[in-house]
Parts: sequence; C-alpha cells; structure tokens
Amino acid sequence: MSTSPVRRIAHLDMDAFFASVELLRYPQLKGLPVVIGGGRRQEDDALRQTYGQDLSQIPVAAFPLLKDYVGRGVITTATYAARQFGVGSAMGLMKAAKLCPQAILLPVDFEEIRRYSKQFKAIASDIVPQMEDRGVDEIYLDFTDVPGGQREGGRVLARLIQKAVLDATGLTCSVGVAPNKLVAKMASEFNKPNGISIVHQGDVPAMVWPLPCRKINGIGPKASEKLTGLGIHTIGELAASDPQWLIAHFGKAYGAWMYEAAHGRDDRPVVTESEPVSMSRETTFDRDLHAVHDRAELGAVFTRLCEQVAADLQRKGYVGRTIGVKLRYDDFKIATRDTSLAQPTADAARIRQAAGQSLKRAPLDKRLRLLGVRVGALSKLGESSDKNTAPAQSTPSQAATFLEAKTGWLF
DNA sequence: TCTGGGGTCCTAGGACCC
DNA sequence: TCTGGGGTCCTAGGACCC
Repeated sequence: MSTSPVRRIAHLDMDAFFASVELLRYPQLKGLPVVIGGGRRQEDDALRQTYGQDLSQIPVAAFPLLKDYVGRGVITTATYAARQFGVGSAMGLMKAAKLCPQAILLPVDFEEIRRYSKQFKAIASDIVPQMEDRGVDEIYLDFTDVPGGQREGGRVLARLIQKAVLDATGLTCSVGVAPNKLVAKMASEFNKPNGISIVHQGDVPAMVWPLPCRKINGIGPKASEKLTGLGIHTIGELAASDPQWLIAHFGKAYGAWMYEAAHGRDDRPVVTESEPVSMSRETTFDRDLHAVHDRAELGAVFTRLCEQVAADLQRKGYVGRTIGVKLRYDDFKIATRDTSLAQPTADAARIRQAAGQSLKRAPLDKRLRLLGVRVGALSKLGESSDKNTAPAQSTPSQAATFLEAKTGWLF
C-alpha cells in the first residue's frame, strides 16, 4: 500500500470583489460605505458621461446615494465600511437604505467584473495549475504537488499568489490552506480581508468546532434552523452527535455527510475542468405582471429571454434538449415546468416554442414577479451524444386549460 | 417598499422496459 | 393468475452556493 502525501488545498476568495473593482476606478471612494447592486440607472451613465475618462475626478458628492434608490434589487457586494452598518450581500436595497442611507450606490459592471475575474484566475493558475473555478470571485488550488507548496503549511505559496494577484490587478484576496476543500473554504474567512489562514487536521477542534454549523459550506438556512431546533448550534456539537441520530433526522446521505463535515473530513478532489449542465436567463419585473392583463409585455419579455439564452448557447457552442420555464409568483413561490425535445437545439424560435409548451402547464392565475427560461441536458455542438430517445409531447394541465383561451398569445 | 441572476445537485414518483 | 424485481428517463420541487 502506498501512502499518499498529506493534501494541501487552498481556497482563494477575492475581498469584496465587486466593490473593490469599482474602487479601482473611483479611488476617491476608498474607506467610504459603498454598495454594489440594483439595475443600471440613468444617473450612473450620466455621471460617467459628464466626466469622460477622468473618473477619479468625480467629486464624492456627485455619486448617487442608497437612500435615493427606488425599486427592486439586492446588494451584490458591500465595502467593509458599509458592512459596519449591518448591510451585506443578498440584502434588499430598500432594507439596506434604512440601515445605511448615506452609502454610495453603484451598479454592477459585469464586463469589468469578468475581466478582473479572468485576470486573477490566470495569475493563480499560472502558479498552481490545479485550479478549480468556483464562480466569479473564488477558486480552489491544489498545493499538494507544487514545489514548495507544503512550506509553512502552504503559507509561503499563498503569500506569493496574493502578491502576484495584487501586483497585476490592485486587488486583495484572502486564502485558507487546509487538508481539504471543506476546511480550506472555512479557513479563507478566518483572516479577511487580505489574510492567510493555515489549518491542519489537528487544528479542527480548536479552530472549527466553536463555529456555528451554518459556516459549513453545504449547511444552509434550512438545515441550520433544523439543527438549532434539535439543540445543535456549533460544529463541535454536530461532531459530538450520534451519526445514526443525524441520519434519522436528515436522511442517509445528508446526515452522514454532515457528520463527516463536522469532523473536517472531505476527500473531494480539486476539479480543473467541467462542462455546463444548463444555461438560463431570468428577469424580475419592475412590478408584478399578470398573464392575462399584461400579456403583451409578458409575451415580449418571454421571447427576449428565449433569444438571450439561445444567443448564450450559440456563443459558447452548446445545444440542449430540455427547455424549461421558471415562474416566481407575487407570494415568492416558484413553479418550474420543462419539456424535452427529440433533438437538442440552440435555436431561439424552437426554444420559444418548447418554452411555450412548458409555460402552458404552469398555473397562470397569480401575478408573476419573475419569468425565466432554461435550457438543460446540454451537449457540445457537433458532439451529439446520440441519445435518440425522446417521446414527451406535453399536454396542458387541467388547471391551466381554462386560461388558455385568454393567454394563447403566450404560446 | 423586503427578498437578483446564474448555477449545481439531490430526491421522489411515475412511465416504461426487461 | 399473481407476484417481483431492477434500471433508466422524465418531470417537479427544493436546498444550497456565488
């Protein structure tokens, strides 16, 4: 039996990424409460037009404030100065405005974000080729086989990467290094911002067990609330509980996983390549729409979403067989319906047709807050996976049928 | 005046086939 | 006539993550 070396896995997390990218453009806002979120607004465009190239000359007083915002939307990122006031990611902008009205509000500039995202990943993977992409501002790196990757538990390499990223982008990041992804992910939060945290397996009781269960990546609001109800608050309490008891409450797979996670055990590899499973576009309306009353508007949005997702597929070279719709009602409940096609497609009209079939089967009597279109069961264009199975012509549900006469335009 | 947009994975029931 | 399975695909919902 060969003994495998101890793994050293790093999790790198960009600090307040969206906000930090904006601060590069507007250094005059450094240290101030700034919030990124909401849609594109005319004020933002107007401001940039007025000052042209010299964005750093815009006086602080000229920036739009959170308190003047009207409409829907959430915070994508808040600067650390803004977080002092209790605002943070995923919080509704209207609620945030009450906590920190004087915060400056900037829209998300996706193009710029993608540019910096590619840049920091290129730099990191140049140093550590085993990189797993975990979204726009996070990566895992496998230090195990990198020369010097074990020195000081990974601290030397982590420092090197931090410096390379900062030199190239002007942005800081935090890094956690641990025996596995699960613990590395938690560790990257220990020293934010611009920090490094090294955790060995033996450190788990002291460094991880005092934390609330919610800090485990994979235990969300539902599971942590249920755990609280069962008297389990910390990861240490979770680790000390009976695994059979956990399985009884959370099911075989999830219960057993929770127990392992609480002990800091995780053997998932760092995955350097993956194929997308689905692509989607969705939009939340400025006001809730009704299938009958707002049919023209809804129909136009529906077609546009299909065109956008078709364009995404074509640009990336994918086709898909499962066409789905997603509806969020005014009560925030979600319904999804999907339709499988005989042949995969990336064609807007075919997607629109199949999405219409799907939409027919969803309840349309309540007001809609959101509409989405998704294409799944993807394959790369030209590499048809030869799954020549495909029946599935849908029939409208009883509930939807009576509305059909009035909403036929949608399909 | 709460609560975006883009994803992944899991579960569970029914259809259908062997 | 009745009794069993297993395997795969499809659909819907839900938890979770960034």
